[in-house]
Amino acid sequence: MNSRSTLKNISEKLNISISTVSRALKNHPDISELTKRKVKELAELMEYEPNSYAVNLRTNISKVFGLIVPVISNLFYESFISAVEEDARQLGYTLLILQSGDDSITEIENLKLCKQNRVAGIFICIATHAAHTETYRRYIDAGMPLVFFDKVPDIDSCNKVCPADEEAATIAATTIIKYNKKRVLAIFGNPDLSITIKRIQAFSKNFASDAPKIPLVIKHADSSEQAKKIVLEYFKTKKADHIFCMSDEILIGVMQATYELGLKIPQDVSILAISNGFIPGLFNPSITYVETSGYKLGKLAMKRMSDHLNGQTFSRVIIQPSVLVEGSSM
Amino acid sequence: MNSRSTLKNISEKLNISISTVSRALKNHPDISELTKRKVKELAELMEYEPNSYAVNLRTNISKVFGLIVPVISNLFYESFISAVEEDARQLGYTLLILQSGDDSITEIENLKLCKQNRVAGIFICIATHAAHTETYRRYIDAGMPLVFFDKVPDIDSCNKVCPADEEAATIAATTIIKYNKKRVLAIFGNPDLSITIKRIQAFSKNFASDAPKIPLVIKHADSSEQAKKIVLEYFKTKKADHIFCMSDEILIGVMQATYELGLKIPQDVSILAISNGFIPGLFNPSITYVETSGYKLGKLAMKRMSDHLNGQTFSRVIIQPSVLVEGSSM
DNA sequence: TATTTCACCGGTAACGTTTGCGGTATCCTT
DNA sequence: AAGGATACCGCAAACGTTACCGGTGAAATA
Repeated sequence: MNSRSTLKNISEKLNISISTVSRALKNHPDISELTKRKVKELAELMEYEPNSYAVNLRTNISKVFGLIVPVISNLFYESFISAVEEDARQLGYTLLILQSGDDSITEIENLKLCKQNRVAGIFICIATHAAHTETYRRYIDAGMPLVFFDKVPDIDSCNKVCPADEEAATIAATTIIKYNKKRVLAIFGNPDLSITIKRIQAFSKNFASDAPKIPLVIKHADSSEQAKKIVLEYFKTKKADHIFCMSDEILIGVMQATYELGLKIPQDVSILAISNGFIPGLFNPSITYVETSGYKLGKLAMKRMSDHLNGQTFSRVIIQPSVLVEGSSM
Repeated sequence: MNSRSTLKNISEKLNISISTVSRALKNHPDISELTKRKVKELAELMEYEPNSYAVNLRTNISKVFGLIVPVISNLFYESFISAVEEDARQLGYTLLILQSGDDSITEIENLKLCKQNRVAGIFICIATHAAHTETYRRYIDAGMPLVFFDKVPDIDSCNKVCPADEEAATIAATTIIKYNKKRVLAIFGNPDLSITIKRIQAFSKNFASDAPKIPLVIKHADSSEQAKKIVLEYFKTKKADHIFCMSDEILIGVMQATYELGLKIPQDVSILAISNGFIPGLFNPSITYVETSGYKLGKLAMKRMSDHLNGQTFSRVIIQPSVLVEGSSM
């Protein structure tokens, strides 16, 4: 786009200096109303839009946030992004969105891209097997406002905004116990993730203390297909009266399995999930779930970011509380 | 982030000129291997990343695409974005993602933001009631590579990448007719959208010619809730042996209604949808649908964009063919 | 020895913008 | 009438990069 409308261009047409044009457009008190009017009119006519590259280079103030996520096409991240975009717009920022494909190399490349683009700050959900602790540290130490969300690294002094992993698992466990379930099959995600570990721990701990006699079978699934397979396999030999699903992905696979097995919910088996909130409502009966809202998390993350930008540069860990949303699957 | 690592900085530490540093980092043949090595090592050490604002200002070559979408949090757009991001990364581009909230004012603001950021091109899905024909024209005439997708304006000479709206509706209609359905309830989206109009026309036309005796009831729904209500209302007095759903949103509402009415699928009522492909698979039985893939559309849009950037600046309309994906709902 | 070739490197202008500082009229004060 | 205050505007430097146009020494050629 050969944007031939610059301050220089306007100034020449009006026979005034570049600085005057610049100031006129910014309503600087030094400029007369007459000049301001003329400048603004011409600028409008010429469809002038300030070159943000030049502005940024000069002022060193970027109005762009970087946002790195394993995949965009995911209900949770999608709603997170949506929330952040809304608030960013309010503050006059735009979003540079990058997906790492859950790959740790790409993740680093993305961080570099953010640095090249001199973003004002970065929101990042780290990849499954990424633990570039030193890399993250360097960015933080260099003064880059960094807000980790959802999947966060094991660094103490950094900004983290997370769903209440333990709490969610605790709510789930107590709910299941309350409903008096006797044979529980619990399917969690990737066992390497700290989020998985935390949830398993809290989940198990609750069962151990409140219902020590209940046999707890814990499995791991990386995808819907795996989750489905696990249930099908399990029901070949044993029965469960409850299936717990750590994520939407798992829930979907589990539901497919119940279809195949012809299980009635909640009569034959009850189900409870941890979810963003969209998927559970699609089923019949609707699935009871512990909500971990991407949208709400996005709002929190943005809050933390702007606080950081406003000088509260100390690190903080913010936990978004979980809440049980009752469906009819228990 | 006070990135104090610039070409100047490196050059001073090495007692060579800025130009030499610049060239060394770019493997310019004029620079000796020794110098190159020293420069690269120091650059690595200082974590040098070129300031893209300066680069862009100087070269006038932007490596950013703008992407405007009504909402991010939507299965179709989300997969579209995902596809575009993948390809953009390959080409060394990043994405500036903006959502208009389906609001025509915000849409214009977003276009301005793209212009300010001197993006290399814009992907845009216009808002429902936005018909800024003149505005779009101005951008095109100014030489901005513009690729409209999904919801496109009524302009002749511009790049459009769309799902095959008519074809999808035609496939849907012929399938329904083939299954010998006698009382069809068809629920479409917002009647103001050209996409809706086109689909209704093709759908009706097929019924008129191939099955003129079949009564066709056409309704409109803007949301899942409305779709659900429509079905519930309709079944109070009449019966249908088939429900057609123009979108995922409508499908979801319709399924809720079938739950509530206790309708067996496909025995009591058969269902067919036009969909991105994720939602239909969640139900039991899985829903037969005509696929309009956001992901594939994204790939096509990116193809068109890069062709445009490579000189094929003539306008083109690209239609992504539809394909029937058989579930068990017919 | 004089001249050409070649390998390397530096100076400089430009991209579009912002901003501190200084300048010139004009008007008001005494 | 001389001085100062006021209103308005321009100059120039700087942000970090790139690329054109040179220039310098040393080696190769004549």
